[in-house]
Amino acid sequence: MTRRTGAEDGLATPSADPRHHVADPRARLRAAGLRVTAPRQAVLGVLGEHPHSTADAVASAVRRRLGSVSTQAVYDVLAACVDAGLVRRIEPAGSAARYETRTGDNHHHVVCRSCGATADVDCVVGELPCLTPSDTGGFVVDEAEVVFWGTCPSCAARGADDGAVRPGVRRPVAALHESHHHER
Amino acid sequence: MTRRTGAEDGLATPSADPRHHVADPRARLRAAGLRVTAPRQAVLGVLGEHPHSTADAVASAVRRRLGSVSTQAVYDVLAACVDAGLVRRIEPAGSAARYETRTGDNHHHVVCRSCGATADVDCVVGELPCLTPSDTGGFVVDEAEVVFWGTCPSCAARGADDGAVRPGVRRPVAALHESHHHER
DNA sequence: GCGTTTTCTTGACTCATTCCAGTCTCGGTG
DNA sequence: CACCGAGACTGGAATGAGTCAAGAAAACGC
Repeated sequence: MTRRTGAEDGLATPSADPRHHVADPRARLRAAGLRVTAPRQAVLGVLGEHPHSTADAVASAVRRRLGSVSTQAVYDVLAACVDAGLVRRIEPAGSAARYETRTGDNHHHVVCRSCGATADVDCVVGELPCLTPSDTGGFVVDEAEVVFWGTCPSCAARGADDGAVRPGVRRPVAALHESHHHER
Repeated sequence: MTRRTGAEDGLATPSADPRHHVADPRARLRAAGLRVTAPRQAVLGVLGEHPHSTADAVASAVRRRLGSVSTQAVYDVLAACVDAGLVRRIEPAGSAARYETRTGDNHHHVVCRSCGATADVDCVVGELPCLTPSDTGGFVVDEAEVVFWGTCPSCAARGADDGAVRPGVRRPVAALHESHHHER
């Protein structure tokens, strides 16, 4: 797959949500027991400003700040931060992995089918009976991941006319019909 | 990522669940307005017996039945069937896409962190208030996708001892702690 | 300042999936 | 029932996202 390119090619729209901003990268890194290096500070900074960015987008943004940084370094930094719990990694179907600094709460996401734009969705409302699977077939579940699919405001605006919802996103037909939400 | 290899390398364990079995591939294809070809019948047959298999696994299984079939053909068939609503495609983070013939109901899945084994989870119990995001930030949501992460029976059995939950599966730390299920 | 240990740079390489161009075949027609 | 054309399949090259590995370059504890 990986058709969806995203209007904003991986570099997510700047966010004003304070929950993403990384107050002091340096302190954060140190607290997590990680060495403080320029690439790491930059990565955290970038992710704070652009949550849900792809590794590639992060790399570009980081280079814009520091000059030159190897792609591998970015992957390493991201992996290290994910392991340390400073960064969360999400992998919406059909797009490259995206990263964000808002960790600790297991919030969910809405992803635009046509451009890939991603936004946070605070823990779903109400109780969570439905996040307790009925029968797990013996699996020991430790996490429930939820991804909402739809259309972002801007795509809805354009899309409404051009109608051509970007192809490559399979699942429309079926999905749009018997929508899971309503039926049971 | 894509570290998780899976004990059962993509070819899912045979399923007895009737909801996956494809009664008459030929009829199904015809009904969907698709041409009836050997590769297509074989793919549907294989998927009926091994739900949640990867494209690669499907290809091998199909070749075992028909002799030689190009990889491309398998991808084409899968895509055609997905478009026609005969097959559903799921993409658990960290593994190649998996396919299943149980469509129409938007059921969910449990995925084993260590071996990638996947099982169905019937529509979550109770009402679905929690599948109605609180604030979608303007997105028009048309589908809620849920993936449960955990450990499958066999891995739990082995794993308990060797302790070495296969690496590469990031998210453990945070996830295991403030588990979304309970809090909030 | 120094030595370790960890991180970064380079560059080759894998994997899943897609793109292309040519050949073959299903299935509606005459 | 032979024929034909749109729609499949074949083979091979190409992409995109990531990973592996070996050596150079920084961090940080002393």
